[in-house]
Amino acid sequence: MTAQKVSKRPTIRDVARLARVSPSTVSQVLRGHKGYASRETTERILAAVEELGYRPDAIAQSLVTARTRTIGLIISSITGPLFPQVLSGIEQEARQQEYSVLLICAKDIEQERAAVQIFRDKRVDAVIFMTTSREQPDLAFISQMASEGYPIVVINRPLGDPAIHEIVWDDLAIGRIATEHLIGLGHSRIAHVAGTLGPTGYSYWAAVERLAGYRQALANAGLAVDEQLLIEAGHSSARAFEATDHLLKLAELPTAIFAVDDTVAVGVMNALQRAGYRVPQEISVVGAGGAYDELQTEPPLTTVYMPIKEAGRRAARHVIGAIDGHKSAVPHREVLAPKLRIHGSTGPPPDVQSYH
Amino acid sequence: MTAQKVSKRPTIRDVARLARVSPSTVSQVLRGHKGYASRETTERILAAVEELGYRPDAIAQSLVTARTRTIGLIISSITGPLFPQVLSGIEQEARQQEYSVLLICAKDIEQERAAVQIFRDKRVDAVIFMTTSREQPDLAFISQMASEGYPIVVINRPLGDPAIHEIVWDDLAIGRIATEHLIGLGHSRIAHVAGTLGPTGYSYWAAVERLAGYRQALANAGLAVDEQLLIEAGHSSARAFEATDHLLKLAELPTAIFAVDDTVAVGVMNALQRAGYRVPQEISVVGAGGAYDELQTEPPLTTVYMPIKEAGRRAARHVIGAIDGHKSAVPHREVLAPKLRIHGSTGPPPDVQSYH
DNA sequence: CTGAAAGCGCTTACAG
DNA sequence: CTGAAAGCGCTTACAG
Repeated sequence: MTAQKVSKRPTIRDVARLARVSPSTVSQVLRGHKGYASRETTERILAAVEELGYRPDAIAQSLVTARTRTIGLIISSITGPLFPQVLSGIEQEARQQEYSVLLICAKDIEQERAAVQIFRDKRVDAVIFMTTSREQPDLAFISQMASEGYPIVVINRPLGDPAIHEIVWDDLAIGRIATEHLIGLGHSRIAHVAGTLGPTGYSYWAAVERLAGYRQALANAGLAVDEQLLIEAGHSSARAFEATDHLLKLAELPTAIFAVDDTVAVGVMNALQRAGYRVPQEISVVGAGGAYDELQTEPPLTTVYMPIKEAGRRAARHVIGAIDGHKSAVPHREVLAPKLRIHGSTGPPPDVQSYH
Repeated sequence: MTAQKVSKRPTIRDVARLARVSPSTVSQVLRGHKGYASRETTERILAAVEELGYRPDAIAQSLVTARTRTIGLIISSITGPLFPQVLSGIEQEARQQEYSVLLICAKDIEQERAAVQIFRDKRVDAVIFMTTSREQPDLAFISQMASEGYPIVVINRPLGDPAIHEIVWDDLAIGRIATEHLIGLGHSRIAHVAGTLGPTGYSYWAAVERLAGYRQALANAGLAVDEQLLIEAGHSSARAFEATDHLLKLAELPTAIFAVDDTVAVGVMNALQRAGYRVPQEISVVGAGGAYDELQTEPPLTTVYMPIKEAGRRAARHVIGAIDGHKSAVPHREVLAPKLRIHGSTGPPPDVQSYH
């Protein structure tokens, strides 16, 4: 009574029978291999394939070829801001090259290990890691995989293993570019609403680097860092909102704020608006990102853009190249350059006139 | 010179040899099957498994069991607002039940077909569709799969095939609840910034339903619909911004706006702010969503929440149940109820006093 | 309780 | 140019 398979899927034997040849010949024709079958045989086989609607069973193929045309992807958070763009890039490139992607979410090292085990069992051809935690200690299992010959790329997590391909954004440059933009506009009291900084426990590499870029830009311009203008806010709009409230209690306000990322920037702008400050007339705001196809703020946010989707595309391209044994696929570190996108949230400081 | 597999992965034969039994016995012990091996044999086998670090090859297993413990997921847009939450729910549930998810993005019917073909070839055990277009004509290939015995669930796309499980949000209720909330606050001039409406070509079911819910609520309250207060804005903040500007040019302004979703609501609020209107003192705004873990607006947005992640979880639960042949897995339509979440963006209309 | 045999659906040397 | 044989690594009746 219940639904069931109407007819079994045809196998290569069915095709062979119908075309009156052996399965080997069918296989060879379909793979386009060696002793090219005669034109006649080929046509008969193709006709049989067509007639039966035959498609090779990928599982059976994998068993013998030891290739699955599948890439494993391990990410730490699906709902995080970077993930959709990265996945989108990976999936797009993979699909184009006739690979598919198997996805597992892993929140910590233990889950990462488990994911890797599943990927090994399912015989993926390569794995891409996009996990942002900075725990370094136990990452040996990644190196281990690489040494076994698995193509691997790690996105946004500096491992430092020369055998593993890394794709990273230049976070130092992001901090520098954002800050230099503000300096260029004439600002000298520039606050930074930072991400989760170390060194205790969980930390984000990017946050530390962007802060360093901020300091570097100030130093280059001969400006001192006022530590009061430095505030940690994690990576949420809500905490950024509070952090900004804090900044606004200072005796001497900043004239510009560099927010560690766009999400944080939204919180900053909301706090400014709530407190009655006009952006950018009284206070400028610059973010960093590229996560959102569309992040609408009023005024539109000036931001340092990172090519996130491109990172995904390159990751897929690299592992596929490695699977296919391309020479170009030797592991190294790819650094993606950020780019300033100026919109309405930044402008000269209110007292810029007095400088002239 | 180049990296290569250090040692071949151990097979069931290696284990058998080491434990001095046959591969069949190893398999039976590992599966926990029938003629339970003697305690002694079992221990010897387990020890051998441990010593060699043996793990069964999932591909080989799949070939004989005709099960891959893999669910195929087809989505139309990775960067769309619903997707991350849905995927997160699916992946979480799947992982818990030891399934993995194979992901393919398909922008149109042709790509969907191709994706389905890949899934068939790779022998996924079930497929989940999360594709939002409303093209109905060619969806027969989905019914076809179902009739072949593939467990299938479709999220957010009313197919109307009783053989296919559907998970949908009650979009009509969303429109009704949002509007009733505003009516309850005393509003009578309520605008609606709608999504992409049909009937020409591409359209979103949800947008149409939410609009219907809006109309229904107004009708129930004995309020006439002022068609001037109805404006289509797609699903982007930017277009919502423009649409709102339009509304603000009306001779008689609305005192409240129901935005078809949260993204649109952001555009609406930005436009109001830009034009100098205070929310909610002068104009109230209500959205709908659940897409964002955190959507920060100032003031915080009142919204009709949809349990998006839950939809993903249920989709996975359903197909896995069906794969395992559970009786509970008969296809039907699951409707997820939305829930009003009141925050700061809605309040009584400015002239509410005059009603008393 | 344990093992030999067959088979899942392919591909790949190797003969002829 | 084509086919028989072996094998990929498992599981599943079936004997014993």
